[in-house]
Amino acid sequence: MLLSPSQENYLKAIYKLQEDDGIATNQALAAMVEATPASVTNMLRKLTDTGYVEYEAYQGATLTSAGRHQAVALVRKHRLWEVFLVDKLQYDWDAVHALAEELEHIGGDELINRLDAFLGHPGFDPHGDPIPNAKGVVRARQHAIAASEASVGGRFVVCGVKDSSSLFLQHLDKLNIALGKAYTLKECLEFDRSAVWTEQGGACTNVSNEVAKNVLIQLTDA
Amino acid sequence: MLLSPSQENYLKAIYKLQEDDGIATNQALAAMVEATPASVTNMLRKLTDTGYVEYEAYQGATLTSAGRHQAVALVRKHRLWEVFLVDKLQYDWDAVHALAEELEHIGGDELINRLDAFLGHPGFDPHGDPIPNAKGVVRARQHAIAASEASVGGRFVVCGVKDSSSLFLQHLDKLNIALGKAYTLKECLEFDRSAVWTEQGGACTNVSNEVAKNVLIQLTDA
DNA sequence: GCTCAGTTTTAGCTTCAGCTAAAAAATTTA
DNA sequence: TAAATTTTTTAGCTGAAGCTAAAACTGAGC
Repeated sequence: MLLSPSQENYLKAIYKLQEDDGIATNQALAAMVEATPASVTNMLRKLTDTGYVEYEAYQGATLTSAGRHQAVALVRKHRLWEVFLVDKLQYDWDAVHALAEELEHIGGDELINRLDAFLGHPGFDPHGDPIPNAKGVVRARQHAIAASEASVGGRFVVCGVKDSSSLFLQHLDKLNIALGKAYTLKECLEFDRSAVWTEQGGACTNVSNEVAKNVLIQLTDA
Repeated sequence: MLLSPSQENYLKAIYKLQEDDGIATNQALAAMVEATPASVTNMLRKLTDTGYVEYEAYQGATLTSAGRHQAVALVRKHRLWEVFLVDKLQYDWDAVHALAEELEHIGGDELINRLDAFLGHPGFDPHGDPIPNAKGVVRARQHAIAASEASVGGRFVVCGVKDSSSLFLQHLDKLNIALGKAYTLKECLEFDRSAVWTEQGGACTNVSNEVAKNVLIQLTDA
C-alpha cells in the first residue's frame, strides 16, 4: 500500500505522540499535523481502512505494526537527511528540520540505504537523536538524563536535546553549548534554579533551569 | 508566486518542447506530463493567470520570462541531484531520472546552491547535459554533433546522449560506451548503416545507426 | 445522577489536479 | 472548396485533503 506524504505525516505524528504521551488524541494530532480535528478524524478513518492505524471513535489512535514500521522508516529517513544537510551541506543544526520534512517523503529503501552508506551509517542525527537502522531497530540512547537532573560536582557530556525548535537551538549556540562537549556542574543557584557549568578549559556558562531541562547529558565517571 | 510540483512539471515540459520543437502543443504537453489534453488546457489557463505562461486557445503555450526562469531553475535542480545520485550515492546513470524528478521539487535556492557547492559546481550531469548556473545561465555544449554525422577516419569523444531512457543507457552500458571515451570511426557499413568504432586500446564496437543518432560527440583534431 | 465544558464526529463545502464525453476549431485530404 | 480527420476546448465528474458549523459524545464537578 502506497502512502501519500500527508498520510505519512499522520503516521509519524501518531508514533511520536505514542512515544511521548502514550496516547495519540485527536486534538494533539491536529496540532502536530497542522490541521483541524475534523480533518484528523477523516484521515484516521482512511488509515484504519488501509491497515496502518487502529482507531475507534473517541478513543484515540494507535499504530498497527505495519503503521509503526512505516513511522520508524520515516524517522530514519528524516534523521539521515538531517545528517546529510549538516555534515555535507554545512547547514546549521537549527535549520534542517523543515527541509528534512520534505526530503523524507522522497524515494524508497534503496535511496535511503545508499544515503546511509554514503554518510557512514551514522548512529545519531545532528540533535543527538538515534537513527533507526535499515531493519527499523532504534537503539535508545544509553543513560541519557536531562541536564537539570545532574548533581553539583558531576561531570557530563551533552548528548542531545529534548526541544529541537530553531529558537532553542539558536539559544544553545549563543551559550556555546554543543553536542559532545564535556562540562562539570559547578554549582546550582538557589534563587532561580540556574546552574553554572564549567568546561575543561575553565570557561563558565550560566544555564537556566529551563534550558537544562531540555538538554540531554550522559554522566561520565572521570 | 509559489508553484505546486505539478505546475513546475508543466513549466519544465513547455520549456523542453520549446527548446526541441520550437512549439509546445497541447498534445505534446499531455504526453510529457502524462495527463489528458483536457487537463493540460486547464493547467495552462492557471499558469497563464499566474503569469508564467502565455497562451491563446488553439495556439499552443509559450513561457513568459518568469516561467522560463522557473523552468531553468528546475532543470538546474534536476541535473544537480542527478550528479549527486551518481557521484555520491553510486547510482547507475540509467536509474537517476525518476528520483531527480522527485528531488527537484524540494526546497529553494539555498538548498540547491549548497548542493552545487558540495558537488564542486559541476558543469554537466551524468548524461552530459549542461547544468545551468545559479543565475540561470546555461552554457551550451561546444561543437556537439550526433555520432551519426561523423565521417570515416574521424576521431571523437563521447560527450552526451540525446535519449536518456533507461533502455538506451543500459544498451550503451552493454556496448561499453560511456561519456568521456575516445574513439575513431573506422568504417561505415553500407548494408545497415551501422559503424565500427575503435578505442585507443584497439577494442572495436559495432554501433547501429539508431544508436549513433542518439550519441553526442565532439570531434578531436588529433 | 445531572449539568456543563471540552473533545470528537458528522455534514456539507472548497480547492487542486486529474478524468471522460461531447462540442468546436483547425488542419488535412480529396 | 467541402469533407474528413485531428486537435483542442468545454462541461461536468471524481477523489484527495483540507475547511467550518453544528451535533454528539465524554468526563469532571456538584
